[in-house]
Amino acid sequence: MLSERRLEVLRAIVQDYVGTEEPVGSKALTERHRLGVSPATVRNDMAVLEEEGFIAQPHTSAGRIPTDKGYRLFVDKLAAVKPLSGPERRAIHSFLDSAVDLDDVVARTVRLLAQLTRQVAVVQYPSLTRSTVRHVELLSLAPARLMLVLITDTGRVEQRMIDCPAPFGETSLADLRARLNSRVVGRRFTDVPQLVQDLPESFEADDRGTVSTVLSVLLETLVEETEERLMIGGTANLTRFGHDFPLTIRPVLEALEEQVVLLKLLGEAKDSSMTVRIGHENAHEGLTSTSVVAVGYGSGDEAVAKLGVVGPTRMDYPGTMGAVRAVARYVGQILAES
Amino acid sequence: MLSERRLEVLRAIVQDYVGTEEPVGSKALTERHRLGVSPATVRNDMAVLEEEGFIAQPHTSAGRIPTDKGYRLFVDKLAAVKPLSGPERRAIHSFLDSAVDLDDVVARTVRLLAQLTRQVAVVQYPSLTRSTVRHVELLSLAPARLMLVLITDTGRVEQRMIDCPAPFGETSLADLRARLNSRVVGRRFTDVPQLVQDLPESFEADDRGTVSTVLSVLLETLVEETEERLMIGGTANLTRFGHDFPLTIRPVLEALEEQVVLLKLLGEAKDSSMTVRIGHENAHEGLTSTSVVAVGYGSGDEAVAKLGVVGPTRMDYPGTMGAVRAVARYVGQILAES
DNA sequence: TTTGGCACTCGGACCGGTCGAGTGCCAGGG
DNA sequence: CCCTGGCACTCGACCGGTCCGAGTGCCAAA
Repeated sequence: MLSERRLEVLRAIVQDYVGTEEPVGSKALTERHRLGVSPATVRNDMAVLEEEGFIAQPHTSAGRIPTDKGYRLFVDKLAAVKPLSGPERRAIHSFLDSAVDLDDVVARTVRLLAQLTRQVAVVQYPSLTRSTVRHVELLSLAPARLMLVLITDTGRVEQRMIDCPAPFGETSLADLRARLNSRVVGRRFTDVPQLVQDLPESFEADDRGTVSTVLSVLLETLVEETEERLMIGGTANLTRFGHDFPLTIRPVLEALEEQVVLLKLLGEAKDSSMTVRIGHENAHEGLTSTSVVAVGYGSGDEAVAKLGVVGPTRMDYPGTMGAVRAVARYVGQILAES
Repeated sequence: MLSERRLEVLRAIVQDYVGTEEPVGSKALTERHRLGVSPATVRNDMAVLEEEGFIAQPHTSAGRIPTDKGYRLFVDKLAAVKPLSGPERRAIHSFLDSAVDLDDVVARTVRLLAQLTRQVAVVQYPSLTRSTVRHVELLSLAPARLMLVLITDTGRVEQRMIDCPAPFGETSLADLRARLNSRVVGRRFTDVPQLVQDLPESFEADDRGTVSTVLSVLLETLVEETEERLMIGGTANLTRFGHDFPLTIRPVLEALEEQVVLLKLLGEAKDSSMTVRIGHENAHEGLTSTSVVAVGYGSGDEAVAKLGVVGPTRMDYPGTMGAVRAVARYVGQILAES
């Protein structure tokens, strides 16, 4: 459709605009890039690009800036994901290697992403629904009070208090604990409900009520905690975008406080393949001049959660995508090892 | 020192400036407040107040704005903490009452504070050092791998993986678990080290290594996790302060990401009494035009953690202090009940 | 001690002119 | 047919000057 050279012009416009934050004109373009043609030619190409909706001018007789559609084309066809430099890789490794537990991994990942991309980083905790059970523990805190502790293969721990309908003996407790674990350890959370549904029947009448209660709390935990947790960081990077400031930053900060919104943003990403949402594609008012770069990560082949960055549509896509991908991969490795 | 009327003038200046965000002049003052004197008199008073360092003018022939010292005087002598309105109180109660666990309480508290004060809210999780032990649990995940779970009276749960030097039998494990709990349950975290130091001796030689390891992890957890956790919210409120924007907001966002800095800010507050740090009193560059209002809260008489808000020195101190105090009290009640 | 008057200052808004980057269009040349 | 150089035009940014008004400090009088 568009000639090779016109694509080249678009690429040049995107690169220059991302670098300078100023509308870029035909003359400046020919000076900074070896396009091999004169400004006049570039002007014609620009006119075509504008006609097609890839670029626009803020006001008459100013340079052009890419539209969302322009960025989209750039990301899809023109941009190669930029691999990180050696030192950057090493920094990732050494920084993440010293994490001590899951919280720490997530916290470090957020900081890392924010620093590498100089943007706002968002990391989702490994999701329960795609995890498997490592261990279920029942503690007796009081005669009729138990605590349920659930440990996932990704190291996440959830706990719940349980008030029992009747006192529950230590032997019954040990029995339940053992049977529960033998059935669910190593299984996926989604499979747990059917695996345990007949458990109460195998207990004596006195204990059935309590066993049922425990199981219902367990299942409730699985469902409730599917509502995923997030960690964000690097919000100070929002201030790097000058002029039209409060207008831009405000809705972004608000969106960042709404977990629901964030989860939706990340969630739209297809499993494990990198997703880039540009400007209006986000379909959340306030984020219309914002792009989201997200990717799934996981301890095995399958993605257990997502991470990504949020930044202005005018961002360094190749670099950002490279950083996001690299971090996601290494976090996956870390999780697999632990 | 300062006459009654001059104090009144200062109060009027602070109130007007907080409301309008604009330097306030003598004429406007006499119009808005019934001071009973003419602008000229007010001018004289202002000259004195400026001489004493309570107010300043941004440029010659502009109105006056309060200095940090002026705000300090206002807070100490002139401002009455403004109690919340009935509906506000009810809102607090109903919003916090529906919290389901500690995380939820903290999360809701942050949102509440941010909404009430329209500023950035910071809530510290109940501190471990002032908590007591509700339960210690040891789980055997693998022959030589244990998990330590620590439950506090405030409902906080910490867990740690332990790699044992040698396999540890179930009976030994049960034994250790029982002895550990009998010694530390109900005791303060700070007392735990001496309560358990002689435990290894009472075990057989084979197990002593493991017991020591477990204890060292336990103690480590107590120390490490004394490094307290925080939750913040309402950062979008930072955008409410117009003009000199990026310069102001940037360092604040940066500081908010540094837990250490925040903890220091809250930490400076004396136990349970409300503390207000104004501008330069914060002694952290970047927060010099920022004030911190903090107060301790706790389930009993004693404060187990702090909460507060961070905002511009130009803030509504009476209202903010009222909201902070009210929220802290009610959170304390909630914790005491649970 | 308060008050009204007065001269002075200074920042902000407004206005008009200039400058330059950038555009669109067109005619000529490979 | 496409590229190129030229040309007229547009429009925002910048600069300097003027005006206005809010606010001040000082002073003499009540």
